[in-house]
Parts: sequence; C-alpha cells; structure tokens
Amino acid sequence: MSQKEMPKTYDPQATEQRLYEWWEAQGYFKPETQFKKGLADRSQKPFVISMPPPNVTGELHLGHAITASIEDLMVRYHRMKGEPTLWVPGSDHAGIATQNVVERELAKEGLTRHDLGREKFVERVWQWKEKYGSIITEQHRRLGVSCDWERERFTLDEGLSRAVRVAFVRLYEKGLIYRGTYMVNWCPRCETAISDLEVVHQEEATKLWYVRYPLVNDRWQGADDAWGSGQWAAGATEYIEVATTRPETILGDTAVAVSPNDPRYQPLVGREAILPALGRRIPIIADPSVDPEFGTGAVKVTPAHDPTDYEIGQRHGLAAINVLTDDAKMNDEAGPYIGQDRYECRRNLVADLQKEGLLVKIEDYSHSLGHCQRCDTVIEPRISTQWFVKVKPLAERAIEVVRQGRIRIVPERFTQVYYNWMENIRDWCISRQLWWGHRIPVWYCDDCGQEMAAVTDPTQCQHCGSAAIHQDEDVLDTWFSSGLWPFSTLGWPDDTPDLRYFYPTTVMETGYDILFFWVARMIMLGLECTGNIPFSTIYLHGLIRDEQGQKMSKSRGNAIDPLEVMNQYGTDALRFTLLTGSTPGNDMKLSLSRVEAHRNFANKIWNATRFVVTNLGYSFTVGWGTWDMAALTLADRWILSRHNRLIAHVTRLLEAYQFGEAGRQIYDFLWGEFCDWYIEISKLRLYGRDARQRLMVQRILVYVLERVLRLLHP
RNA sequence: GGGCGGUUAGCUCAGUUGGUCAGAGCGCCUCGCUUACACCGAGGAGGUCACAGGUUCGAGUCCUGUACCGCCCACCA
Repeated sequence: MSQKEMPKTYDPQATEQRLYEWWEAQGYFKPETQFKKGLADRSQKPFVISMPPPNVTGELHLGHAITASIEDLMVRYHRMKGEPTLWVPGSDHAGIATQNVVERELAKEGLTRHDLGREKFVERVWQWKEKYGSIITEQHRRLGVSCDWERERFTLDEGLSRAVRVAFVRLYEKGLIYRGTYMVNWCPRCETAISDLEVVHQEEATKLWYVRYPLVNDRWQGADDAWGSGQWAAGATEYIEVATTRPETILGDTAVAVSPNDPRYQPLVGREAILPALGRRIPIIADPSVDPEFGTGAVKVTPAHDPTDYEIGQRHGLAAINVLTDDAKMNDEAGPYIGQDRYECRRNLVADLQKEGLLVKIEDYSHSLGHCQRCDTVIEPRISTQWFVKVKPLAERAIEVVRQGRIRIVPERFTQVYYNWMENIRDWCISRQLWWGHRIPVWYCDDCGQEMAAVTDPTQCQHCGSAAIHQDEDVLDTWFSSGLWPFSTLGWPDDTPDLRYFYPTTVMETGYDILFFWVARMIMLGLECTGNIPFSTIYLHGLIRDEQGQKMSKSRGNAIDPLEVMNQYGTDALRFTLLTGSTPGNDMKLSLSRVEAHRNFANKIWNATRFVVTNLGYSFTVGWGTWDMAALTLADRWILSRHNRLIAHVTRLLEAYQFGEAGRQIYDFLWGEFCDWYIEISKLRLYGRDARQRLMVQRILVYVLERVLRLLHP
C-alpha cells in the first residue's frame, strides 16, 4: 500500500462502525466463539461481568460511557488472555424514575397518569421503553462494548419477572419479607413510599416556631370560643411551650413530651394540655428521647408524622393521627384546615396561633430536610402500611463474605463505608404505590381476608378456597429486581448451563454512588437466593463532573453528550480520556482539551502505522520476534527492551486495576520512545543501502508496533 | 454528630510496596512546511508537592495535628 492510499489524518468515523459490525457479526463477543475457535475451553474458569443495566429513562450519559469503557477494557483484556469471557448487557425498567419521566411527558399534553388509568399508562411506558431501550443499545454499540448482545436482558422480561416472584415468595415464606404499618418516607408528588436511601437530605434555612399549649386545670378545661376568634384560649392560665419546625403537624399531636430528668417540667408530667385549633386533650409525658437542652425542652408528639415521635408513641401507647392526604393536603382530621395544602395550612395555622396569643416567637433555624431523590419534593414522614425486607439477617452474611475476603472492594477504602452502612442498616421498604414495575405477588382473599404470596397467579384463596381474591396493587422497588441481576440474567431460578458455568460472576464494576442502592443489595439477595456470592470483586469508579466540578445533569444543562464527543473526536479518544483521567473511586472532570489530545494520539498511532506499513516494501516477510542478537544495533536493543518492560508494567497495572496508569504508560512509550526516537533513528537504515539492515529494522518496527497495538486494544 | 476524599506547574490532573518522583495534557515563549504525522517536530520558561510537627541516612510518598474545599451516612423537635 502506498502512503497516498492512507489518508494523512485518522478518521474514526470511517473505521469504528465498520469494525464493530464485523466484530459483532463474527461473534467475537460470545464465549461460544472462543470455544469454537479453540481460543479457550470450558474447563477454564470464565471471566464474567454483568453490565450495570442503564435505566430506560433516556439516553446514555458520560457515566455510562465510563462504565462501558472500564468494563470493555477488562473484558477485552481477559478475552485476549484466552479466558472464556462473558459480558451480559441489559437495561433496567427503573420504576419510579421512568414513571416520572413518562408522567412529565404526559403533563405536556395536560394529562396525568390517572387520566389514562393504570393499563393505558403502563402501555405508554412500554412505548417509551421500546424507544429508549433501542437508543441505548445503539449508543452502547457506538462505545464499542464487546458484550454478548444475544444474552441481553431487561428487568421486566418474562424470565426476570419470574426471578423476582420466586425471590419474593422465597423471602416471604422465610419471614424475611413482611407487611406492616410503620413510619415511611412519603413523597407527596410521586404519591408513593420510598426507601431511606431515596431520600436526599439538604440543609435548609427554616424557622423554629415556639408555641404554647394551654394546660388543663381546675379553672380552665378547654376552648372558650371558636378557633381564630382571638378568645379561644381566653380563660387559660397555665401553658407548656414547645418548639416545632412543622406547625401544621400540631393537628396530629397526641401528647407533649419532656425529659424525665428535667426538673422544670416534673410537676407537669401526668397533666394534660389542650391542643390548639382542635381542642383535643393531650397528655404530658416523660420520655428519655427528649433533649432538655433543645428549644424549650418540651416536644410536641406527632406519632403519625415523625419517626422519633412514632417511637415515643409506641412506648406510651399514643394514638397516631394522620392529618395528611397522599398529596400532602390536610385531611379531615385537620379541623378548620381541611383541604389546605400543607404549607398553606402552616401559614394559616401560624397566623391563627398568633391571633390566639399562643405564638411565642419565631426563630431562624437551619436543619436538613428530606427530599425525594426523583422529583425533589419535600418528603413527608408518615405512617403507612407497606412491604419490608427484614434486612438484618441478610446484612450479616453480606458483611461476613467481605470480611472473609470472598468479596473484595476496589478501592479498598469503600470496604469501611460498606461495613458502616451494613451494620446500621434498617429494614428496606420495598413496596411502591406506582404502576410501572413488578406487581407484588401477593393476593388477598375478599372472603376470609387472608393473604398469600405465589409465583404463578392463583385462581383461588389457598386458605378458604374462595375465588374472590385480588392482587396487591403496589409494585416493587426497582432495586429489588436489579438486586437479582447477576444471576437472574443467567437464568435463575432455573438451573441453566449459563448459571452453572458463569455464576458467580467475576467483577462488578459500577459507580460508587450506587454501592448501597445496588451493590449491597445484590450481595444480600445473591447470598440468599443462590447461596453464593454474586461476584468476587467490586470495582468502583468515580463520578464524571463538568469542568467546574459540578455534577452533570440535564436539569443543570451542563451534561455533555458522549455521542457528540464521539462524533467529534472518535470513540477511542473518549474512552482513552475516561480511562486515563482518574484513579479508582475518584471523581473526574472531563475536559475536552484532553479528549482532543487523545484524538491526536489516535492520529499519531495512525501515522506511525502508516509510516511502518508503507516502508515495508513488497518483498517484506514477517519474522516474529526472532532476531540475530549479534546484529542488533544499540537502538534495536533499546526499543526491544523498553517494549518488554512496557508489557510487564502494563500487565501488572491492569491486574491491579490501575487502568489509568497503564494507559499513560502506553501513551508515553508509543509517542515518546517509539515515535520520537526509534522511528527517527530507523530512517537511517530504512533508507540506506544495506538490504539486510533494512529488513531487520522493518521487522522490529512491525513487531514492536503490532505488540503495542495489542496492548492498547482494551 | 459520625466517616471519607481532595489540597502537586497559569488551568485540568497523574505520581500504590519512601530513594531518576518533581511529571503529563492544555496554555505560554523560541525556532522549524526535514520523504509518518502541523491532530506535527526541536527547544524553553514555570512548582519551598496546603500548613505545622514527627519517623527515617532519605518523604508529595509513612505518623500526628491544623486549615480550607468537596462528598457520603445520621429519626437535631
């Protein structure tokens, strides 16, 4: 080939897609092909990665790009080493996230999901999934992922849905899943319960309202006049003062609590106060959870709307009065404020308290408020009947396997984070009042009222035989199904050949931000369902931020579309940048100037190859790695030795998960040593008269270049 | 209230068993259209490796403390 036939500048677009299609068509991403070609055999231990399934909420972002780059690197490295290699791709229905996205779409048409009804709405989400699911796989192909597309899975596939049911029923029958009425985090916008993890705490400037509750005594037994008249507490003579950040919850108070050790309030314990607005008589109780130092030292107790208060209520047998509707409006327990929005009620109630002379003062206050991870609405702690996973016994085993070293976390510092979380874990609320997801496989009998969990839809009550049964309306937390991912994608609960050979998987590679959400759950559910660890190594990468260090997100408008980057600079340039840009577990800021630099690197490789190839001549024959040692020049020996050193270093680094350093080493060698020095020096002999010298240089050039390209392949 | 990470050239970041570790990319300055590459080549300026102690023959690299920045966890009414 002459130089003229190879363009001077490397054009990724002309190569990448063509090459990828060929790879895929040849079946190079499938372990079966390795067996068929004799590149590996089934007696070997396979290298397996489950790809973290992207949510079908939208298109891929840079987080997916770094995941894909790192995993593809590992997969290609192990495949090249001759290990049977499997990389299972797929996508996640992402319950609440996807439902919200589609609801937002609907809102543009002026519709809500309730306008469509459950069935039509779910149909609508499926349409969305079809569209974005295929966009995602196309984008993954653009990233060059060498996964086995024939084994692609979706969390709502039939097989995976069955896995969800089997897992649920099994846990249910062991008493590890239960239904109960407890304090949960309620999102009034999504109108569903969410787990503790889905609550995002933010420090916010609010107020602390000091309110006094009149005390019942011989001279005053309750309200004198209508609430808001200014005369409501006219006859009151004694008060107890409380401080609150949520005045509207006063309406749900069923006690006032003080510290048992607080001398100021000892005389009041056992007496009663009159609840403002509603005139309810509530007891004054002593409870050790009250901090005498805070506020007034007296706390209003709202068991239905505050976790601490709920526990106080449990200890003292207090009623829990829910004063809110699902969308955080005041319900019919709210007296004069029925129907008002929670904040509207707060304003009005505060104004009325002032009118009645019960508002003592308002202080500025700062505390952290829970927000919904998906829609940012302020969470309302609320008592509600939900399904939970009893997680302590699962967590103990999950801690154990890491302690024993059966599962290793890279970088190691996350091990401590993992323990801390696991050791303090609380039961996992898994039911969601949503429509998009795996329906809870529990049926209730309308006749005998009993419940039953079943893998296949029952037709009658197993307790009384009645055919009048109905399924639970709720769906499961999306992380329940993704928690089964490493084995559900391989066929579990069936005993398939894939499951037997490829499970447990080898590496779980993902961002550290979902260590708790996902990784921890996979370990717990994996141990419980399969009796085995789901993977032996966890590799956690950092988050990609923009050049200002901000988290990338669509709402901030600072998200960089990986497709645009690939279109402009090429997939290799993007991948190399992502791989060399950070160390494990550390965040990285993506700078386009580095992507450009690596585009230039790709071009450098192209031109080095062009130089070597076009200088071979027609009579060239390859002489792999067999040299007449005595004839080697100093330069030859130098480049060969440097090159061997490089291979050793890169291999060691890749084994140690030091991908960035490995990439940099190759970069430095190829550019700084091979191109800058060896190619330049080789020109003397290449263009000289001595044919034997020419052949030797040619052979070394080809040999070193080819070997480095292999090193670079992952 | 706990825990973690960061602080290295103007900017963005590497530097994992303490001794060519003071580096890369971008930017900047000087040259250069030499038969691979101007998405290039040759050369150059630029850092008391946050601060204070300590261990050591020797410390960005280990220990202690401090200061900022960021993140995670936590039922602070």
